[in-house]
Amino acid sequence: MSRQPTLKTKCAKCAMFFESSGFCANLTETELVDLSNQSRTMDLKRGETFSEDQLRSWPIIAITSGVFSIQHLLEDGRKSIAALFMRGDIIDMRSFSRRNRGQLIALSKTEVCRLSPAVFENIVATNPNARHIVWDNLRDQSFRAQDHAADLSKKQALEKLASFIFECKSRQQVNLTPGAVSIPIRRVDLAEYLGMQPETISRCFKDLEDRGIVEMKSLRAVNIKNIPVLRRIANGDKSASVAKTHSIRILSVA
Amino acid sequence: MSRQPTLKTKCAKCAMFFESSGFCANLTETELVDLSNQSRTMDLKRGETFSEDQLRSWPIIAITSGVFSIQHLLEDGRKSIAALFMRGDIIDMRSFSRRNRGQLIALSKTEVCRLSPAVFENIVATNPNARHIVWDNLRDQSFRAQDHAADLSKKQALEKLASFIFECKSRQQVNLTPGAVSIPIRRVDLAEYLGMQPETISRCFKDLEDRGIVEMKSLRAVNIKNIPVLRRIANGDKSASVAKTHSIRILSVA
DNA sequence: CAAGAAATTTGACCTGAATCAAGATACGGA
DNA sequence: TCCGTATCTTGATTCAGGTCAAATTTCTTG
Repeated sequence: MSRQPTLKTKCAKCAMFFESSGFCANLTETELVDLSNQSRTMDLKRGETFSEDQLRSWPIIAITSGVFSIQHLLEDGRKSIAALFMRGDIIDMRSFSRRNRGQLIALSKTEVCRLSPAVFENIVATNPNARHIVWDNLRDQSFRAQDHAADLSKKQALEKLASFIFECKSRQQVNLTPGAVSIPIRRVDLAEYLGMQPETISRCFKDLEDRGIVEMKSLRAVNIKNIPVLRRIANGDKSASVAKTHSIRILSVA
Repeated sequence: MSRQPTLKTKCAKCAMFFESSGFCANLTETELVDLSNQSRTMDLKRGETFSEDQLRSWPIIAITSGVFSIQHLLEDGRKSIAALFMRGDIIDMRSFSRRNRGQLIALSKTEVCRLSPAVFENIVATNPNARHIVWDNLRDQSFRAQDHAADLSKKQALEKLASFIFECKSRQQVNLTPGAVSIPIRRVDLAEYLGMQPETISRCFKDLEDRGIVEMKSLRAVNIKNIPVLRRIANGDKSASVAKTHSIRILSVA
């Protein structure tokens, strides 16, 4: 009985609850009611951020839908997006204190749930399933950030974009058509995430389209027409990246 | 009494044990003995890696000393180092399975302790202090990877190197002289970590030295002579980065 | 400790992506 | 639905850092 109001008002429609791998799906009824009562859901519009104060009192943020990010700012105004968070991610900012300045900012309409640190901590201490979910998620965030760093460090523009398309593909919930991928963020944000200029993003998309590898349905949706080639580009296979130039390079002469 | 052999043979000289923030320093005697008996220490030389098999059976690796890394390989041989691990870091590869190919590789002489997953899991479930240490460490790895990604995405070569010098400074255990920083990895590895060529690394170090900002004691040791300016360069302040060129740019004309 | 191998530095040159500018498109609010 | 503004695209040009080659220094190992 006590579960009803909680479910009806807040949690019932939330992915963290109705997806079996979601954190809240793995709680006992008591835990869920407790967590729900002490937590606050919130809708953010694109561009909205959390203030320092809000983060101090509510450092644990579960993403229900939309795209959230950590944005870093350089002295002269250059920005970069250090990480993307989507549904199911739990961001734990409890030790963010003296870190490099980076702020949480929504890249699209986003629903989040700010979890009570006390209740969260208690659940993690006592509920092994819930602990594993959070732990796996954090580890996943860490691996994702490392993969992203590796992409940024040695890949060329086209290769980074190809990787990003696959990253979107693997993280989107449903796959209607095999090659259909939704790009959930704007070009400018994509540019900041991949460490390039919006102009370059645009040119790379055009290049992929001209070569028949992808088809742009709209700014937010692409259809991969040749998955293997796109994969090879993403993996840094130079023989897949060329062919756009008309020069033929003689590889070896006996 | 039962503690003696463990301490004498393996743990006594280990940073994870004698540093108060180390994981093993926060275990009960029983836990420590248990973990120690089920775990395996190991010395690696520069360039040595763990095989897939080793990782499968020993996925949890605590770094005692030296520098460890995750290296990614592209199709055409380009390499990049996605993350650096040093003393106190605990690498949990339990869900590394289908990830982007990346391998663990030692960048210097390294001592590690391969922890028994079963005992580790049990300790994390029952010992809150130990759990917090591991949790904080993983979160820190995640933030570090994100910061690194942000550095790679929008910083110029000189700025990335300046950031790296500070990263080394903040992670080294003792600070003999205020500006003394040890660079624990080779130039080639540094290049792979920062996403640039060894030649460029070399030129950037030379540039910083020519301008009197740092002094190279050896390949592995620098002395920062002007911390504020180096900091400004690391933060992307363009007014600190210029001055090496002889051209004067007129910023605004009324 | 010396010889050989590997890593680093330096110089000359070149290219991929940044920058600047302007036009086309898409989006959000009334 | 329409209008004003923000975002995105396209073209022309520039430059930071990559590439190649060769000299020098620093490890490694017997």
